[in-house]
Amino acid sequence: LSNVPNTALGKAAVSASIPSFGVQSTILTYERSAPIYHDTDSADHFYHVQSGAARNYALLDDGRRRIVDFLLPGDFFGFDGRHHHSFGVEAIVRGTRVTRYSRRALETAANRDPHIASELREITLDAMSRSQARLLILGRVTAIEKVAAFLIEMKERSSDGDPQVVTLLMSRYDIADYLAISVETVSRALTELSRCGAIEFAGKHCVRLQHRGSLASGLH
Amino acid sequence: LSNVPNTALGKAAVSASIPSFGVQSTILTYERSAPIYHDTDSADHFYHVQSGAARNYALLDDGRRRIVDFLLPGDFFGFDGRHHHSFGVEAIVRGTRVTRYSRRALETAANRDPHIASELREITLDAMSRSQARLLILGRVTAIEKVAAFLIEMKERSSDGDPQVVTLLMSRYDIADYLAISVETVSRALTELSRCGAIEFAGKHCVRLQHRGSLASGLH
DNA sequence: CGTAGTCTTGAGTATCCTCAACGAGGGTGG
DNA sequence: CCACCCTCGTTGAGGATACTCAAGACTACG
Repeated sequence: LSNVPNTALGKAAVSASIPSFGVQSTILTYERSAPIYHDTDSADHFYHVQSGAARNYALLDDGRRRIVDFLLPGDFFGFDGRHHHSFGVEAIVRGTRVTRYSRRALETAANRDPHIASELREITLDAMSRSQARLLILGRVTAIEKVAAFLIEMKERSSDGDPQVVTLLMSRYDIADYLAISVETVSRALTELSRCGAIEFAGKHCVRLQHRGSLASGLH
Repeated sequence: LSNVPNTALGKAAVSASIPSFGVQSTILTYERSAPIYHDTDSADHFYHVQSGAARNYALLDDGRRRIVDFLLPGDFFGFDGRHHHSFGVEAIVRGTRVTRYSRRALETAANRDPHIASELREITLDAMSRSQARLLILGRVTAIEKVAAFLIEMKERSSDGDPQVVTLLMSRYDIADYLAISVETVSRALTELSRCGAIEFAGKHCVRLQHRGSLASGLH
């Protein structure tokens, strides 16, 4: 039914105690497609991506999967509000490292230290920003526009050196579930963008953005 | 080009000083389609809808409008993160009342009182929740599914008495820009839902939801 | 009562989805 | 080391859906 090809494995955990936020934290390492959390234990923790990447997804009633967010190094996650759908977060690449904080401890720390509280607000605002950006991408009309906007978003969120090259850690299936279009359409859009010179492939997951302007405008 | 039929008028302002959050606040009243704020002055204030309704929209590069959020009584807005697109908030109905707080004053109040800080976090989480919900609606496939999900969302967010009746304060054009589909498609979807008995109209903007289950599942 | 905005419906076209097939990599086990 | 399997990615054909253009009815408001 759904675009969920999984090699699902367990996680390899390495514990540590690092003083950020002045709160106990644990560093965890995950295999490819390993679950980081599920809606069952969502309320307890708060996470920070160190390296690798992860996907935040929701399972719809009919069994389809929707990716709600890609988590890249530097991103925080774990405050997804109250929703009705089943959801979770999985690592995308092998060796994804995540710092985990206790939500309760963080709350009390925030109540003690206004600076931490302010930092928390800032972090939540980042998540809002991502959500808004995604909303506008999904609001685009054609598949080519969506894919082009996606590439630009990923480039802007990545911290790569080359300002034109972006590495897509996720599969085409993930992109499809993120943009709410079919895998085939993602593939066709990328081919089309490549054919007309807007992008250039240096491997299936490495893209050079050629004409940022024409990409942004949707090419038409 | 865009779905922006406007009667645009100025605002009728009534000032007051109400102690909520322990912070100076102003109550403002707006005409239909009157701007509440624009991206130029976004960073200064923080708002709370008292009555009526408003739309948070973004203008895309090509001139199209996307509605990013509907603001209903009880909703807070004004923390929309940093984005690149031009955006703003307008009242939808005549006489929409909004409480406005100074962002800076609120920040200092939060730094002084952990309880206020906590409350602020809660409010931001609500906004996140709305954003997430919208994301899943947009991720739906068919127009009928989107419209049905929209009706349910509006019902759940409204505080109306009758648990089956929902009043749509916004125009079909607004709904179209919210769901990223054309006005005609919105109209056709509503007609179809009505035809097959999932909803019943008691006026163009007043809908009775008949079979919540079949609505949620998208009818197919 | 007229006008501007709103809502609905129709016809034709473009886009995307589904089903299907095939090729390319990566990992595992013989 | 090679064969195999599984996932991933791409491409094609046909059908379903939504968009655009167009016209007409309804509504609110001055």
